[in-house]
Amino acid sequence: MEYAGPVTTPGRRERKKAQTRQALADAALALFLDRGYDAVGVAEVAEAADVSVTTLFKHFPSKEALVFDQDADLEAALVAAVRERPAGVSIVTALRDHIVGHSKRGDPGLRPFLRMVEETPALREYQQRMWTRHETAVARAIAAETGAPDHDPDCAALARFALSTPDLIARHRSPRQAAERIFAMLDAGWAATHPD
Amino acid sequence: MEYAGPVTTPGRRERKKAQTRQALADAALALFLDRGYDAVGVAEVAEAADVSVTTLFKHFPSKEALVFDQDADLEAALVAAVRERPAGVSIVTALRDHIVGHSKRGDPGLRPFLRMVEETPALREYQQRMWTRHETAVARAIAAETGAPDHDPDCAALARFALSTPDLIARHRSPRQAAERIFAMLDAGWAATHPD
DNA sequence: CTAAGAAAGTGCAACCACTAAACTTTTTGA
DNA sequence: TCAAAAAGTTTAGTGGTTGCACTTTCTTAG
Repeated sequence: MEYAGPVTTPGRRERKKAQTRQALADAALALFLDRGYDAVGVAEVAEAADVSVTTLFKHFPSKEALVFDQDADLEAALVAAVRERPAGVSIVTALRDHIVGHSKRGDPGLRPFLRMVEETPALREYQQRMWTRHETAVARAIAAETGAPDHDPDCAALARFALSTPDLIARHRSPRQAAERIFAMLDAGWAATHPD
Repeated sequence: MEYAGPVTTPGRRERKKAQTRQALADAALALFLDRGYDAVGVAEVAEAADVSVTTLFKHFPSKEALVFDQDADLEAALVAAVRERPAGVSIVTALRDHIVGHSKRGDPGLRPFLRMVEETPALREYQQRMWTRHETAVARAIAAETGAPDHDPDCAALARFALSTPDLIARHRSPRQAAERIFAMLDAGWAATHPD
């Protein structure tokens, strides 16, 4: 028996799978940017990637998901940002830094991508849900950190508010500044009602 | 020419229209409560109201809209709550009172209705959007009251946060108490960053 | 009173995102 | 080499939603 890589074989299969998945995401992005999200049907995307529509939906749960190919470790990163924040940093500040760090990806060339998302209501809503989907996880992390009971309404509210900010600050020029003001408000409110 | 009512005639026609609209809403509610929202198709609702599917969509923009037949003056009421609050009442408090007043409709008999909404994801999302759709209007009202510039991020944030609370407190037993704590947090945050 | 004309309603056909079922092909692991 | 698992395909469908062409009904101006 020869050595076949770390414990579980990566496998030729998984590569193939990732390959078609990537082909789908690439084809979708190209088509969407070229002709607009709403003007392109899933059938065209599937055809461009040379797979059937059914296969497309085995890789992506919805048409919107074709656009946001990330999402995977988003929740884990958020929870980690709260739980493993450096000493002396408040929860609210930790959340702020993590979130503004996300929109800080200054890569030009994805400017048109952002424009498309902002101009397509379906995508904006999906993106917002992408954040708020992790609300309960973040709320739990906050509760654990502060010793509050699970399902504490304040923790849930803070999580919801913090996760709403990406959408709120996106439309603003100078999102950085908007984020700072909004989080300052959250920080003051949280500190006032939750003395450590 | 005989007197035909105030300036614009109500008209037999408008009555007919309102009538079919009501028939649709009633039929929809009955069917949904009986067999579940997802298990009833629009075709059945249309048939129960004895109209065509096309007509149904001339009265309601979507299937979800059949459930929330109100929505009309919601925005106006919100703006009024902010702008015409009694002297000495803060904006945050005014919003809180208006919102908790809304869920205070203790009419028993619509308990099953609320249960249905809570158990149907599509309806929950729609309901939340129903609130947040008025975000900009409320934000403008807040900006006008505080003298802040239009499109001020803080005002938008406060509006968004306040309008998120109905959904946040709905899942909690003792929504009243949850609302009070969450709004206390918002109040402290707003007051700290916006000294009058 | 009557001739537009607007608005309500109808029926049909289609579009689109999405899914279930049954089947073929490929890859894997032993 | 063999059997199971998983990727993929085909087909056919559901369900919400819209466009189009048409009829009916009410309103209103002349």
